[in-house]
Amino acid sequence: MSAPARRGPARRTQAERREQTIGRIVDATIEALCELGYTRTSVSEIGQRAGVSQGGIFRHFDTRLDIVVAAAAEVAARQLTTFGSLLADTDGSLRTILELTRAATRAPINAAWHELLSAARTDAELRGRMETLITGYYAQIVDLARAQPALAAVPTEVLEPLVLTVIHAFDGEALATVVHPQPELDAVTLDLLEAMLTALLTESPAAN
Amino acid sequence: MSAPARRGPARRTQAERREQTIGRIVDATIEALCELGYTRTSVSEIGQRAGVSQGGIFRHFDTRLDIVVAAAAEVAARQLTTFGSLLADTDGSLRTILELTRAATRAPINAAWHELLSAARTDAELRGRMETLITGYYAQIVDLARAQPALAAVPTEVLEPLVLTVIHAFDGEALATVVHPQPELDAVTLDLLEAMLTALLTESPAAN
DNA sequence: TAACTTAGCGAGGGATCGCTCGCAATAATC
DNA sequence: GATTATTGCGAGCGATCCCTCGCTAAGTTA
Repeated sequence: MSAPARRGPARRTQAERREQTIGRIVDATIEALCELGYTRTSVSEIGQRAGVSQGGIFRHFDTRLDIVVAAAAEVAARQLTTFGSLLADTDGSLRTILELTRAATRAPINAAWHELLSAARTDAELRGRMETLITGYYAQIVDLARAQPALAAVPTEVLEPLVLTVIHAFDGEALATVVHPQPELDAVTLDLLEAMLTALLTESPAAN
Repeated sequence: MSAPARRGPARRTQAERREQTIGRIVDATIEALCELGYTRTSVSEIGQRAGVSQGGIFRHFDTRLDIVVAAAAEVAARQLTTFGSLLADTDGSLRTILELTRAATRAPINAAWHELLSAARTDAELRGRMETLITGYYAQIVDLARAQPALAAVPTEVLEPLVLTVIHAFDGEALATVVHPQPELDAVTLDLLEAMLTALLTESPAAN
C-alpha cells in the first residue's frame, strides 16, 4: 500500500504539469473568445474553463495580454494545419478549394481570430504583439494556395491579392452571417465566386 | 440689463435641448466606437466627449445598450446618405463604384459599424436589437446597386449575393488592413475585382 | 529525509463598470 | 411671479476587472 498505487491524477514531472496547464489555459482562452468575445474573456473566466484558479494562471503568464497572444498563435497554427491537411485529402478543384476556405472562415475557432483582429484595431499593444504573427499567417496561407494546381494559371504577382480578397470576402460573410444569416444565398454566392474566378482565369490567363 | 441680453448659451426650448444633447451623445458614441472599440466606449467616456455628465446621459437613454443601438442606426443612415450622394455625383462606371465602395468601407465611421457587428456576435441582446436595422441596411445598399446602369446586366437574383460579396471583401480588407496594411496591393486588388466582375458580366450576361 | 524550486490557490487592492438617486438649474404652465 | 416638469449633475452602490501576495502542495535535488 505504499507503492505507486496512489489515487488522484498520475504523477507528472514539473515540465509536464506546466505544459498541460498552459495547454488547458490556451484551449480555454480560445473557447471563451469564441463564445464570449474578447473583453468578456476574463482571466477568471479562463481559469474556470481550464480548471485553474485565477492566481494560478499568473504562474504561467505575466499578463492577460500574454494569454490572448498565445491563444492567437495557437489559433493560427491550428487553422493552418487543419486547412492544409483537408486540402491535401481532396481533389484540387477550384470549387473544393472555395468550399474548404468558406468552411475554415466559418469554423468556430475562426471567430476567435476575428475577435483578436477586431480587438487589435483599437488596442495598440495587442496589435503590436500580433503583427508578425499575422504577417506569417497570411504568408503561409498564400503559400498553400501557390501549391494548388488549380491556381497554377494565376500570375504570381496577383495570386496574393486574389487569395486574400477571397478570404476577406468569406471573412466578411462569416461576420455578417451571425447577425444576418442568408442561408439561401450561400450556394449562389459560391457559384458566383467560382464563376468569377474561372472567368478571370480563362479570359486572360497570362496577361494583366 | 433685464432684457434678453443674457450670457451663456442661447435660450432653447426643452425639445431643442433634448434633441441637441441626444445628438451630441450619439455623435460622441460613434466617435468613441471608432477610436476605442465597443467595450471601452463607456458611458462616462461618451459623456466626456459629448460634454454631458454620466448621470445626465441616463435622462435620455435608459441603458448603455440603447445608446449604442441609436448610434448603430445613425451610422447606417449616414453611410447610406453619403454613399448615395457620392454615387450620384460621379460617372456610374464599375471602377468608380468599386472605388467608392472601398472608400466607404474604409471610412472611420464604418469602423464603428464593424465594432457593433462584432460585438453583436456574442451579445444576444445587442444582436436582437440590430437585426431589423441590419436587414434594412443591406436591403437599401442592394437597392442602390440595382439602380446603377453599370450593373444592369446582372441578373436580378444574383445581384444581391454579388453586391454583398464585394462589400464583404472590402470589409474584410478594411479589418485586415488595420493590423496588416499592404498599400502596394490596394491598386492590384481593385484591378482584380474589376477584371473579375467585367469577365463575369461579359462572359455570361444572362445565363447562369 | 531535508532543503529547495515550482505549481497552484484564493483573499484582497485599486480601478472601472453600468446604473440609481437626491438635488440644482432651466423651461413650461398657471 | 409661483408652481410644476424637464434637463443635468455627481456622489455613491454593487459588481467585475487585472493583478499581487502570502500561503500550501507537488516535484526536484542533495
